[in-house]
Amino acid sequence: MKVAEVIVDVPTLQTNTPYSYLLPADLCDHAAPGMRVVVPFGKGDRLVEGFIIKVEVTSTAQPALKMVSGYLDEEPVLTPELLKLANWMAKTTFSFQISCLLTMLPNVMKAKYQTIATANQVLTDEKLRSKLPLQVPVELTKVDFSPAERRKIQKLRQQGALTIKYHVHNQARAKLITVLENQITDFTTVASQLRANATEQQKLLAYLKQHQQTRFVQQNLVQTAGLSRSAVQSFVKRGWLKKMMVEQRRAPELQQYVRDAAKKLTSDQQRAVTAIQAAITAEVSRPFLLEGVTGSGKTEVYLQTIQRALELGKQALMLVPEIALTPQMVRRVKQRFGTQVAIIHSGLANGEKYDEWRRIRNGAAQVVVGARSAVFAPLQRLGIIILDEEHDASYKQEDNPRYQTRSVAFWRARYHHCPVVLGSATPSLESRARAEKGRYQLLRLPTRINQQKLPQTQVVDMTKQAAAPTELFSEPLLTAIKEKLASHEQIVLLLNRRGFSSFMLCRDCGYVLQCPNCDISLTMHLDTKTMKCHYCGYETQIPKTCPNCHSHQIRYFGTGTEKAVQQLATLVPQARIARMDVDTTKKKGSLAEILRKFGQQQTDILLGTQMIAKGLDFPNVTLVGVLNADTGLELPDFRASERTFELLTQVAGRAGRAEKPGQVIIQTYNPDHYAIRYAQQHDYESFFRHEMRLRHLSGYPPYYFTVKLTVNAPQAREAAQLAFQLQEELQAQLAKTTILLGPTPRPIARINKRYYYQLIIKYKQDPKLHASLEHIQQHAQQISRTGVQIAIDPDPISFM
DNA sequence: AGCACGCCGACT
DNA sequence: GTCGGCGTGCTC
Repeated sequence: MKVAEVIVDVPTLQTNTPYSYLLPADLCDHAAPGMRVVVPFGKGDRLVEGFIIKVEVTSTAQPALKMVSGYLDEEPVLTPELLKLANWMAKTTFSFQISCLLTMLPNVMKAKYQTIATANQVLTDEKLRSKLPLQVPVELTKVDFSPAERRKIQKLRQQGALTIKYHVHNQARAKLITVLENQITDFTTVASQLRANATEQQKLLAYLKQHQQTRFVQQNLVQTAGLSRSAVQSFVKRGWLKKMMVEQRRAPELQQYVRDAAKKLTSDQQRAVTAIQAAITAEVSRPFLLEGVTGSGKTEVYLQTIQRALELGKQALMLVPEIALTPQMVRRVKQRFGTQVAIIHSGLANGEKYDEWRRIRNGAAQVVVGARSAVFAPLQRLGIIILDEEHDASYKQEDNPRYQTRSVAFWRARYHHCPVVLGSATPSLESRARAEKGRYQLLRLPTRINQQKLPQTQVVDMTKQAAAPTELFSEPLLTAIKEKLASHEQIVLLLNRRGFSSFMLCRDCGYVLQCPNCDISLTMHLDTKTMKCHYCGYETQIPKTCPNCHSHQIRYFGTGTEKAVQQLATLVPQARIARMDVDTTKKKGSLAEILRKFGQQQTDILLGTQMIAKGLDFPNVTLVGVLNADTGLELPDFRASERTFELLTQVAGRAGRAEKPGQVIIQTYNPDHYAIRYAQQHDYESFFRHEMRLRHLSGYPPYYFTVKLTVNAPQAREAAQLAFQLQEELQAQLAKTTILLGPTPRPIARINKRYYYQLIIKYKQDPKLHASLEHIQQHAQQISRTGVQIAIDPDPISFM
């Protein structure tokens, strides 16, 4: 007798444990850990998706176990490694095992559920009868039922008046196309067997004879070549064509990539490549920190180390922030490694993602490039893991399971005995500090390739541009823009705020239009002609009069990308300007289109939010302007300076990447701020020292580890009460050296009609912390029915 | 999550 | 009596 241990798709703490199921005799040999199954669960034996994590043979008669009702996969979708990883992740991120297992797979592999009720007899209750007519299957989730009605339905089910059927749908399907294989060897014999009036069949035969290949896609024959479907059918019937279903990739390689050989390395690059290659060969899980200024050729280092892994028959995983996954980046990798590359990014449709994933799973892809979730790519012979832009905030998942990609990468590297390379021009303080301590091996690329200098950077003090404080473009910046336009060079402008105006103010009564669901002002968007909330998505008409006092004296303040583009267009009417932000790149393919036009110099100026700071590599860009360097500095977060320094350095790096020298102009109201000063001087090292001193003084990471606890509830008082209660409990349990901050309301205290309070735990070492947090997790489960939620976020990316 | 059970006040 | 609301407990 074989028994499977199954983790079921019921995300609660009580069910966060394996359940045992009997395996049906006919499918016994088939079952293996990592396969998805359908199992009956709970009182009504409703069907849920589950993952087999173990298969055991037992001779002893088990207490009445239920039976696995079906398989969703032919082969295991998760490897033993990933099953283990899920377990570790669940523990360290305080999330459910099932959530971890499901995040490792493409979205389509989460099953869809359906509950269908059919009335077996005419129901007596009038209302219920209209909703559930006799013998008509009704999907219960699609119809509104009151709690009382739901209860009645259950009762009727027990009485047999009504049948309930559960369905689990596997959405993951390979796309199949019909392919016809030519079986004809002797065309003349076949021709003789065709009747003279079978013109369509004769056409088909002629076509087959004319085309040398043996396999034809049916759709091509019928639609492109204009042959008749019935003629094809007759051929299949007579055995001249063999029909078969073939899996097809949904995002086929449309572009042919010209293979590109390894480039010659600088001595610094060579040193880095040698060190990393040695670790790959020696199969040691050593972490490297590759600190290289923008344009120093980190990518070439990645490519050549990947090359070594491939030569040794191993595989490579390269992670990049989503916004750095530009067509340019993809091209470079594909030019080097061709069709053995799989790319996973958010631009792919679900089906396309699934196909890419399967290419990895079945071993067709040896190199995987992708954003955060690609860290779970089912590669089985990892030789190297690369995290480009390792400091990037998007590596931390912001909802459950709140994993840090970097930590997952290290876990996998230990499992595979392979090195991890963290690359950045501005490493996170955590990583840089570890390199200092010797826990990571530091590799430096201090100069740009081709001896190109880092761009000249000028800081413009906006407080001294007093003429009109609302003016967005200072004199020096405007002059530089005009110069570059005149010499047909391109410009990148950063304004880290989208929309047209960031708030509406009534000058008569002082009213500011706010989101009804959140404690934040609404942003005006001119392209949609609405006021939008950037937190919950609420939208409303732009008011013509003050909603409070009906005065006409309403004004809009704060400048976003939309307004900046408009102003710029009047200042330099000859320029062709493109805006790049969330609003203009939401549509599939629109980002690629904006970049393509800019690359072909059909636009002169690219103005956008922080998404323009990463990965763009256009040789003709010689000027980068930062319209307002202060937006990030104002945030109440301990990482505000680090984020600002990063952003300025990254965006400055877009200028002067080829022969022409670059120029950077930073406009700010805080010209003496150290983050801005050091960014101006391209001095990461000094910034690092300065910021480390501050972190040391105030006790923040990397000197302390942190956990963020967030409580939210529909009522502010409930949230506050619980937050204070948690604070007291933790105070009593935790070590004396552990510091608790708060509880405080979140900087934006209300989002989507819920109030948020948070509590920060700072610790160096606290053996009791994990148990305390597990206890809080249990408590959270118990109170979840009352609508109060607790989120535990280990190593939060921000305190906001 | 979803289902059942038990307890309790309210109502034809 | 029993209907409907609500809190609690269990799911191989």
